[in-house]
Amino acid sequence: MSKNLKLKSARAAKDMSQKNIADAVGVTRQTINAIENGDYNPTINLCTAICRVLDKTLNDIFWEEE
Amino acid sequence: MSKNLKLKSARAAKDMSQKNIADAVGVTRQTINAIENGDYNPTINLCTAICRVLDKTLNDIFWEEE
DNA sequence: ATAAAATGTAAAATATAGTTGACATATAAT
DNA sequence: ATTATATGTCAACTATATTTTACATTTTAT
Repeated sequence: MSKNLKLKSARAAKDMSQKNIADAVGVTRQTINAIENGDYNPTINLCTAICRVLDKTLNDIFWEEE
Repeated sequence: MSKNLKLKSARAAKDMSQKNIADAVGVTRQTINAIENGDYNPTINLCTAICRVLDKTLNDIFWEEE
């Protein structure tokens, strides 16, 4: 998997740290870090929670065209 | 979790059975059935694969407004 | 220059996504 | 009526998402 820069930049736009997001959605900082670095494959519920915190949709953060 | 009727209807629109989708994305029929019935929380990679088979996006099938 | 906060990463443990096999019911076709 | 296909569900298993603890490096603030 490749890095999720959309997540990283949406997070920056809200001026939140990985830990801020992690706390807001109820996972650990390492989980957010791993998602940003493309180290794994989160569940849809977690993706949705992250999107809600960032005022984004699934397509905004987790969809790649084609 | 609640039923995923968007998935069910997108599948119907393509005239595919649960098993057809399962084979196309490389999981078992039970997994697709469980997702449609809201029995669990699939990974984003699986959701993405399902969307591609159905010519839909994540927002179409897995996003609920607000 | 130093301290504090943020990030990258790793190993061992736990929770849960996804498999396998099986059976039962419902529809659709012959 | 009977056969075949599609769906719902369950229990036991395996694979992997996520946690916990820990340490190292980078970035930001003082």
